[in-house]
Amino acid sequence: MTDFQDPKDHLFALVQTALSQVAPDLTDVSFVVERPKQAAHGDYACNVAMQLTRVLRRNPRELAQAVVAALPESSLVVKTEIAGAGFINFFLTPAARYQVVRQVQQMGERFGRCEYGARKKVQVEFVSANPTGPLHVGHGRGAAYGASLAAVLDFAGYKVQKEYYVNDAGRQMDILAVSTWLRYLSLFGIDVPFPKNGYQGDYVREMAKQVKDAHGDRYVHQPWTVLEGVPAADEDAEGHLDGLIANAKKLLGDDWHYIHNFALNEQLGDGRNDLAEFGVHFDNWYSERSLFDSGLVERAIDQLEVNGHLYMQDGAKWFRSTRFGDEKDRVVQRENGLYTYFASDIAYHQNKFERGFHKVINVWGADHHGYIPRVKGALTALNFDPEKLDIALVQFANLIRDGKQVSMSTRSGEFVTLRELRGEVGNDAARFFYVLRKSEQHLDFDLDLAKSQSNDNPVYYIQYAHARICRVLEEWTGVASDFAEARLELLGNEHEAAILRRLCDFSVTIENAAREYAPHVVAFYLKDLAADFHSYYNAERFLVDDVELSLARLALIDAVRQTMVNGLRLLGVSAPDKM
RNA sequence: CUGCCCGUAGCUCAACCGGAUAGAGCAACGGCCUUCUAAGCCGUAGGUUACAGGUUCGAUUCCUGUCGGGCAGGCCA
Repeated sequence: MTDFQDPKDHLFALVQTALSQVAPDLTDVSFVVERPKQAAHGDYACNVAMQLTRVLRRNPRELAQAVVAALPESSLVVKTEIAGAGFINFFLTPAARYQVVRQVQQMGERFGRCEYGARKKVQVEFVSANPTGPLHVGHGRGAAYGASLAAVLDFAGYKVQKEYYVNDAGRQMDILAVSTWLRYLSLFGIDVPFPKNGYQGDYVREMAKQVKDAHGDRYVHQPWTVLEGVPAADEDAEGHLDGLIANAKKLLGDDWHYIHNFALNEQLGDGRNDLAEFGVHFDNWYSERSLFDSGLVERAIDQLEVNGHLYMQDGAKWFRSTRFGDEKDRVVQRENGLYTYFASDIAYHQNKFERGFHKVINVWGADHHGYIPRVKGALTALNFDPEKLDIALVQFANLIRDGKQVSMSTRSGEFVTLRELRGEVGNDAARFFYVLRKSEQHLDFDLDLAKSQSNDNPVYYIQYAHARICRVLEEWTGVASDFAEARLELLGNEHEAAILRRLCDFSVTIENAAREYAPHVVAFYLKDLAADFHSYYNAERFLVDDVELSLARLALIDAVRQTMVNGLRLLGVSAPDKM
């Protein structure tokens, strides 16, 4: 069985060998072998001569001559030429060009996998939305990006763990619980004015109704007790809310935990289902509360204390993050003795690092960027290498309806949920739209455009190519095993050459996507591959009288089909047989 | 005020850790279905890569500055 080697890697090795002869003393010359933009410049080009020029101060074309002269013989290379400023252009044999089809045939759904990640453990933490209401379209982008990124990293040879950090310990959860309780009270005609900064959504009323159905009037208390000692809402809105929470805890006792946990589990379960339907799955759900229960928060803060990075001021305990480049120091324990969110986050990241990942990747909304220095600072203070933490910032998705931006706030209840979006445009379009641009680019999600099932939607373009291939193969009377006999040397026209090149670039694309944390390059690759195919489809017929030629072409488009399946799977998009 | 991200065709975006003549889609114009799916293809037109410097053999890419847009800067999460 032939062992396939990527021509690019092969050429790289050839050049390295030649380089060791031309400049034996130079060990760290960086150069690349890559696809030239123009086919006339060969199958691959190498810039090694220009790189050498920098060090040796010699004419690049002369250096290129020397490198070419020192190149070992290769059965894959037909000829080399020196062009432009000193590029070495390689022209491959037909066999070298079409071997990729054999590779696809043998690898099947594993085609495109590479060893770039060397089985190193990485963690991707994403979404991690507060379980205080339905996921909205902003979360959707993080979900689609994180899931695709994780899939790409896995395909590139990493061992990937996908994690969701559950913020189940904070004030936001208390607000949700008290909101649910107030709606519950109103079901009994007990009218406590609902605070503006409570959770307004209908799902809160839903939960209230469920509590009533299950437990009747068990949690009913009179309005004056609910409001006792609570600051007026119009004077101190936050204090008002905190007062309501305090009274709820006092009046309900242990029952408070029931309502709190009920609301938490309802929302968490809802989010989990929503994400699962979206094709987004997690390996681990990590509870913030467990950090407190197990003493990890205390331990992390103690460790910082021992390492001499904390001090007291105004009754609060501060972390001296300015020592690590943060713009100001941060409170980890408040005057009232409660730990801040930052404190549990320190413990969480300490725990992540202790789990032994080569890389820890956090997918965050871009509005959290100011948070990076303090987290990295805390890791440094705990004697970890902050370089192991990568933050992938994802810009928010603006929602556009009727040409106007829709405001999105969970509390206002006016958001469009991820579930609604999926229902309107479908999972495939949603997943694809979300990753179609670089994560750090703003995304205007035009609902009207996405909803209109027009041909503007690029996902159809790719799926259509796949469906067309399936249709052709359906018409064909042979079986897949026949492809092994295909005479691929018959593939010679420019469309076929373009597709062979494209197929060969798939693994490089995966590598780039993994290195840059950029699943969008896979999306663009698939668009290009689909374009190559559609063009071919219109120029040639596959089911022709010449049986040999027909078989070769079918083998080629079957390889395209497989590559599309593999690529679409990374993006969480289906590959339908017919449309 | 300070920090981070962004600025590429009329619009929405690409451009492989710096490479040769910066590419697609939409919109505009002109063609292609008696054939394996026209949700497709072919062609025309569209650019001082915001601006000014710098580094380099070579800059959309790296650095500095200016302008413009977005987002952050809590003992909230």
